[in-house]
This record gives sequence, C-alpha cells and structure tokens, in this order.
Amino acid sequence: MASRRVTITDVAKAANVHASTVSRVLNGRAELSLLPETRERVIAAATRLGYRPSALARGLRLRRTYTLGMLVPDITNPVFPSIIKGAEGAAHARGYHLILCNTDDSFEREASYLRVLREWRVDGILIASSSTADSTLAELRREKSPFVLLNSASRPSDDLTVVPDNRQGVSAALEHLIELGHRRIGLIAAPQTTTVGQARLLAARATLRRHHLAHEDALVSVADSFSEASGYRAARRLLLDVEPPTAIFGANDLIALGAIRLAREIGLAIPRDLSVVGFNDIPQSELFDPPLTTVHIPQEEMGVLAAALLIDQIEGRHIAQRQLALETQLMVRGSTAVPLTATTTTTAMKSA
Amino acid sequence: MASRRVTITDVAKAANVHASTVSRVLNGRAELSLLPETRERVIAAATRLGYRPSALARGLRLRRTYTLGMLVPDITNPVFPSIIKGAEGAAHARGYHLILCNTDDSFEREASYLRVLREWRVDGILIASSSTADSTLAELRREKSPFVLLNSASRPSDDLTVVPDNRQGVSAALEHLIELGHRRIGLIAAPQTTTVGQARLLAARATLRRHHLAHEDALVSVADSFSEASGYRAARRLLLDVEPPTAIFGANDLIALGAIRLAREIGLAIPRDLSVVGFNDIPQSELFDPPLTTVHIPQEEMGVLAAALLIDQIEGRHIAQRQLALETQLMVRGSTAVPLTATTTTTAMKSA
DNA sequence: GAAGAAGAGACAATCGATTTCCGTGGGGGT
DNA sequence: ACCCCCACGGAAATCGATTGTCTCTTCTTC
Repeated sequence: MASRRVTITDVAKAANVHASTVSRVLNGRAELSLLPETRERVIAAATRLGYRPSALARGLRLRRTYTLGMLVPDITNPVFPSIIKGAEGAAHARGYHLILCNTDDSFEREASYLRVLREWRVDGILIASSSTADSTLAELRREKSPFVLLNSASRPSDDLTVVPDNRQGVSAALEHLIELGHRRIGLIAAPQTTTVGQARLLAARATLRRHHLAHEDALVSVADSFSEASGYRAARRLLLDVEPPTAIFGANDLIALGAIRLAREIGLAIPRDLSVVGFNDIPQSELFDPPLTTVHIPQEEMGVLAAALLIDQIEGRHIAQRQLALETQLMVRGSTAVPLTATTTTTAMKSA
Repeated sequence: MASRRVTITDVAKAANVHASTVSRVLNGRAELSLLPETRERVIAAATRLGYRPSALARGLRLRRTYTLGMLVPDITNPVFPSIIKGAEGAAHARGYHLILCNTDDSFEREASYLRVLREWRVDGILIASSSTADSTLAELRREKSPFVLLNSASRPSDDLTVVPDNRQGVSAALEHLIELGHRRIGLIAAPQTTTVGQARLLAARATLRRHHLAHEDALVSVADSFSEASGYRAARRLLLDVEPPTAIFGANDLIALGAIRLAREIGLAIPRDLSVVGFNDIPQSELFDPPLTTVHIPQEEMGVLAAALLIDQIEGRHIAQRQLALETQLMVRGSTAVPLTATTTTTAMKSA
C-alpha cells in the first residue's frame, strides 16, 4: 500500500545487475568499463521505476550534501528577498540548494539554527545575519566549515565577505544632503551590536567631520532594530528635540521610512521641512510617498557573488579576492530637497 | 588535522558504553531502563565532545527528516516573506525546518525542486507556487506525500488548503468602488494559468454581475505575471482605450502598483482621475503614493496555519477542517475616491 | 596451448545513526 | 533448590547509497 520508495537495489534487481553497477551507470563515472547494453538496461529500469537516489544515503556516504545553509536576520526586510533570490539562483545553477533560516535577530535562534545546519552537514553557510556573535564565527573557523559573511563585514579578518561599500554609499548620501545646503543632519543609526550598524555610523561620522559639520550626540539616534517601527521610535529623539535637524540619514530604508512616518505625523512635509535619505534601495522605493532618495546596493548580485564565493571555497577552487565591497549608487528621488533655511545658512557660511 | 566529526561511537568510547546505549540516553526513550549513573556519564561525554548527531544518518534510519519543503513562486513578491516567516516560525516551534525553493514561476524549476525535495525525503511540502501543474499534484497524491496548498486553491478536491477568502475579499474591494460611484471598473487579472488568478477574476465578474455592471472584455486585461512590471503593461490595454475605466481592481498589489505607475505617466491623478484597489495588503502598503487601498489577508497566519496543518497531517493527527479560507479585510486608504463623474452618473442611475 | 591482459560486474566495507533481539547476573517466589 | 523475571546493556541488522577489490570470462600473443 504505502508504495515503498524505490531504492538502488530495486533498480538493480529490475535490471538484473548489482546495485554497485547501477550506481556507476547513474553517476557516469568512467573508471569502470560497462557494456553499453547493460548501461541502457539500467537506465531503462531506473526511469521505468521512477528511481530517485536518496540524498540522505548519498550524503552520509559522500560526506557532502550539496546543500548550503543561509542565515537571514529578517526575511520581511525587503532587502533580503533579493539577496536570497540571487544566492539561491547561483546555488541552484551550481547544483546546490539552500536551507533558509530566519533568525529574527535573536541569538538563540541563530545558535539553534547553526546547530541544525551542522547536523545536516551542510557544505557551507551564508551568513547575512548581522549580529552574529564573534564566538560563533570563531567556532566556524575552528571547525574549518566554509562560510561567507553577507552584508555584514566582520572586524578585519580573513573571512570571506561580500558587502556593499558602506563608506562610499554613506558619504555619497550625506554629501548629497550637504550639497543641497543641509547643515544640521540627523543620523538614525542601526543597532551598534551589528557590524553593519557600526560601519555605517562610523562612515557617517567621518563624512560629517570631513565637511566640518556637527555630529554631536543630539544629532544621533540609535534604532534598536532595522525595522520601520524602530526607525519611527528613534526619529522621536531627533525630531522632537528643541533644535531638530533639517535632514535625516537612516541606516537603512525601513528606518528612513519610519522617520518619514513620524515626521508626517508631527506635521512636517517631506522633503520641504525635512529631507530623508535611506540605504539599500529596497524594491518599490520609487513608489513611496515621497519616492525615497536612497543608496542603491546591488542586492541580487551580492547574493550571487556570496554563493559563488562559498561554493568556490567548498570546492577548493582558488579565490582571487576574499573580500568584496560592491559599488553603491545614490538614487536621488523625492525625499530630499533644499532646506527651507538654505539661503540664510549658506550666506552665513560664506560670510564666516 | 581536519578535526573529524565526532560520532556516536566516539561518545560511546568516551563514556565506556556501547553506541546503542548512547542513542538510548540521548533520545530519552524509556523503554529500556538505564542506570542514572550511566546516563550521566553518557551525557557528560556527549557535551564534552560537542557531539551533534548526524541528521543524515538518523534520517536514513528513521525514514523521517523533520524537514519541510516550501515552494514559493517569487520570493521578491512582498506577500511571500510574511507567509514564509509564519510557516518557518511554526515549523521551527514544532521541531521542523524549511527548505525554501524559489520556483520563479517556472515549471521546470518547480519540477526540478520537487525532485530535490523528494530526494531529500522531506516529510511534507508546502506549495505556495501558484501555477503548480495538476500532474504534479496528482503525483504527490499518488505517492501519498503530505502537502498543503498555500494561497493557491486547487480545483475542488480533498487536498489540504489554506487560502484567503478570495470571493469575500474581491467583492468587498469592488463593492467599495461601486459605493464610491464607479460604474466602469477595469479588472487587471492575474495569469489564468494560476488558480489564484482564476479565482479572483471569477469572483470579480460575479460581483460585477450581481451589481448589474458591465464586465465586458474591454474592461478586463490579463497580466502575464504577478509583478509590478506586468501590471504596468496590462494597464495599457485598459487606460489607453477610447473609453477607459474610472477605477481599476488589480489582482494583487504589485499589479495595482504597476497600474498606478502607468496612470501617472499618462497624466492621470490618483485617486482623482482613477481609483485603484489591490489585493494582499503587502507590507508598506500605507507608505505608497498614494497609500494603497487593498484587501488585507492574514499573511503570517496563513503560513502558520499551513505549516501546522502539514505537520498535523505528517504526524497523523486528526484534522478537523481540511480547507481553510481565511477572512480578509478591506483596507480603505488613499488610492480610491469618488469618481469625477460621480454626481452625473448616480443621477442617471437614479432616474433610470 | 598456456600465460597474461583486459573487460565486465559482483562482493563487501563503509558512512552514522536507531532498534530489535539477546545475554548475563542477581533477586524473589514457591 | 529451582525457576522465572527484571534490570542493564551489548551485538548486530538496517536504512540506501558509493567505491576499492576480487572474480570470472574472453581474447591476445608467443
């Protein structure tokens, strides 16, 4: 009744050969010569029975699973689907597939998933999870399990890494605001427990310093996650201040959108009263109200490259460059404009 | 050097017992009594060595993998991440995890992935892929592999199914337009090769008929996918017509957004010149320009329920209800309004 | 015609778990 | 004193593949 799965032995019996012969035929290894006729008989039997080798058994024997684990902090953040799509496509093209794990930015879930991935003997791991504990990485290194950090550089190390060029992107965003005439620029940073969060805040501060602009603490608010809700909350501290900024740079698009929502609620028009820039250029960015000015990062490409890098590493190919920082591009859209006070400010600057 | 994985035998040796004993201790089966002292010795050895059982070996032996496959047509469509998140969370809570497969709405990729999932002996499959071939489903049924259709009802059958109540949602959307005074309502349908596409078009036509409104072919345009770009293309046929509709219902939000983009380009103001309603209520819907009026479906819940249903089925629990059609809710936002011609039209209607 | 080579496949070990079936030693019942 | 049973845990089969080795033919070649 419960139509038992057909195994290699079933095929062997049907073709009147030994299981080992079936294996050799199906895997097309040429080391052993086989009669063409036998080969055909086996293939015929296999297709007739609808034989599908068990990946479990093969993985056990081969100690290879052709499977990649992928750790993602929050799949509902619209940057990730594109990245995942890229990674998944590249993996598929090379004969691998992905086990996707949503860590919800929780250490326990991440640890739990990492265990699962190890139990499944995945060949390598793609880590897009931003808050990965150093101890976790240390363990992976120690175990020599291949992994690639995606979108979240680790502190200087030799790990394989694929990130957007945060420095370049952030400074392009801020310089855009500066060129428009903004002088009080607020920063909504991402959690400083994450490397992305740190990198972007660092880059932002450096840019402001380079342009001799204030980057006092009153102008920096740290969001507690990468979400819209948390951008909204973080924006309070900036916009309800006595001397609010005329422009805000959000560490990612969702945070920027949250800031916009709050600004609206307290009666600020975007971009007239407040300019906002985001980061990532999530899909549909140009459809928002207003169309979001943001830093584009090549999301799908990042996924593709990360998967390629990981597989190269797994298969022991030579890796020319271990750290990839991909070019970003500022997309100027409707959420930024000349500040209301622009003329007076610039005049003041000039007279100074 | 290559620190060999620690196996059950290693633990057994370290604890001075037989491998079978280790297995018994670790799986906590009570059928065989063990000395508490032995138990502790084994556990100590296992944790000391950092033993992780091989899911491959266990799966092979048990013929159970505690793994679910999930087929998704396009992960970059913002409905799906929430659904996936729900499914993944529910699965994780029950000790299962997901292998996510992005089919890109391609039959070959879907078939290929289905093969992979079978090779991996997943315990069950979550099918959110909308265009699944009937033959595929037939095969799954024949093989008695558990599966749940998610977001895509099959033709009347006994399959486990979790869908939004398309009929209710669609009619709420259209009746909203009708109440506003719209009489020429254009439909942008989703591909009719998909069950969702069919269900929503059918429901739309029925609603229009019920209200004695025209639903001529000139008012129906079929998009060739569920994407924004294809909504944009499909909208051409409606809006560049001699007698364009005053409102458009898009079979999903992306399609609706595409229609809005085209409308803008040809100089129509939304919602003044054209009202648009979508379906799904994708995240960030209220942030679009204009905020999108759309039919909310409980995305995450759908994922949760589908996973729960699948696991119940796998574990042989009794299933009270095999088909779930979840309630939808119309979210009236900024993309719909009274048509410009409203007064004249309603007057005409009344005098009739 | 015999030795050797080569061709075609069968055999069996192995991967790392789980589980059924036994074996042993001790205690209790009659 | 005999038997039975129970507690404890070892042995071995099994899941379904892959691959190194062995065997058996058949064909060369001198």
